[in-house]
Amino acid sequence: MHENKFINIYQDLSSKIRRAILPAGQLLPSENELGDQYRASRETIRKALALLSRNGYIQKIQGKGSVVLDVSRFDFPVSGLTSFRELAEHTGEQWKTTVRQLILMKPDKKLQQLMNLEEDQNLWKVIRSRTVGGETVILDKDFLLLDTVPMLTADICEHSLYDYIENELNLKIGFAKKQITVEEANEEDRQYLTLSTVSSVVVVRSLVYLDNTQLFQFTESRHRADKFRFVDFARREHL
Amino acid sequence: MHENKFINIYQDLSSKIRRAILPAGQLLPSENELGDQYRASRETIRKALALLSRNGYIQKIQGKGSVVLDVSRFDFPVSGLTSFRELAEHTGEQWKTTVRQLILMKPDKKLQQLMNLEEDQNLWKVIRSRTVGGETVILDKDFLLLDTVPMLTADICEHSLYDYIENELNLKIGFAKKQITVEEANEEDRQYLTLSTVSSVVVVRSLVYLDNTQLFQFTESRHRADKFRFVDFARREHL
DNA sequence: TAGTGGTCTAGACCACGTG
DNA sequence: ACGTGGTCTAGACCACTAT
Repeated sequence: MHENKFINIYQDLSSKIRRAILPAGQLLPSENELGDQYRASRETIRKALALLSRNGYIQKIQGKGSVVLDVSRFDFPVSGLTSFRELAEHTGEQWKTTVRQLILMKPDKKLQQLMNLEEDQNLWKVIRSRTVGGETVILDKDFLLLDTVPMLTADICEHSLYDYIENELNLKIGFAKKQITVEEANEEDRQYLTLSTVSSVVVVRSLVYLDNTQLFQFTESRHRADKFRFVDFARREHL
Repeated sequence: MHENKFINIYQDLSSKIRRAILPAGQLLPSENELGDQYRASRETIRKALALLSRNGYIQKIQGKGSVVLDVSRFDFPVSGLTSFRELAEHTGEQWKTTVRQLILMKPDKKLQQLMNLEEDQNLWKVIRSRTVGGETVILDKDFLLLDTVPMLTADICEHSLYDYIENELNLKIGFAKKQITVEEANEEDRQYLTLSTVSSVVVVRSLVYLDNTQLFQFTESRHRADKFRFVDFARREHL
């Protein structure tokens, strides 16, 4: 049970939509009815509905109501800063993470510029590969500020870095800027990834910031191109 | 001037941030101050700030204020259903659109399933290529329901399909489900695109829905892999 | 302690769709 | 005419940050 009313309402409704208790195509109860049901004011209901709308659960139609959308064969969206482990758990596949390197280093020129660092600031460098069905298809290179992450072990990196950062270190991640491109596989890719005939990789580069706007991580996630898939739900902004 | 107060406030503030009148790192005036300045209630200000936050302009910090983020070298996000023409106008580059095919057709099995169609429903099929700097790097294949788009000409397709749909036909686009993958170039790609040594293409497939939840378009946008770039701003959802 | 953002409320008026 | 969602308001209380 969450402390916020509108999030509880969101979770209740979204769960009912996912389990088709509220089937696609049908109208949700009106905002006033929902207000009575959940004993909440209309604005609070509207906050919950806004979340449902943003995440593709409903479409609001003025004068009519909120239509439940078909959310059934919705592949997971990679959007929203979801970590590798959360994705793996979501799909239920058997993944394995291998830590290839874990060292403390000073940033080179490129990283200094990219992350806006002094040349003597220490960084954790973590290289991990992700294996599924005997094939290694993802290579993750992470660079984390020692100032924000004072301690790091191979065990943590193998388990879940984000779990550790959010729940152990109690840091709150705020947002990330991401960029996706396709590139030719390089030396390192050939070393770690199962490439066979595939020669290109999808590279997702992210700058990750904390709640207080401080940059603390740069990640380069390299996916074997044929195993990459990005799913998105996008609303049209009418500004 | 928009009719909605919170959108006006959003546009005013975002423009001031983009022009660095409100420089990155600085705090916005408090919500109460903004309420006085814009003669709006606090909740209205908060709606404007929520928009700024979602679009990467600010980071709100409880007990402190709203920090202006660095939005300077923010490449345009492809998110948000932006059409080719809007992107081209945004970057200011000289693009050229060529209509390769414009026909009426019945859907094949694949399209029937994908778009949930009857086999006798008529579709517009539009194939367009996009050229920049002498190289043709994007191939767009669109399928539109004749029921929703009764008339279509090569001229319209060359100019802007979305302009026509939204402003002439007065249809409102609601949302889209997108999927991005990387594939080997096929016959058609080699026919229309300038591929030289590149052999893979990034394929963006979208199902586009109207405001009233009706599906009306399927689009397959094929990009020469080395010319593709997807930029995203993602917030961490703490539910 | 004072000021900030986060949540919630009750009520008002408007715009839109349906009968 | 009625019910729907869309906007806006004024006010309350809480949680957090600063000092």
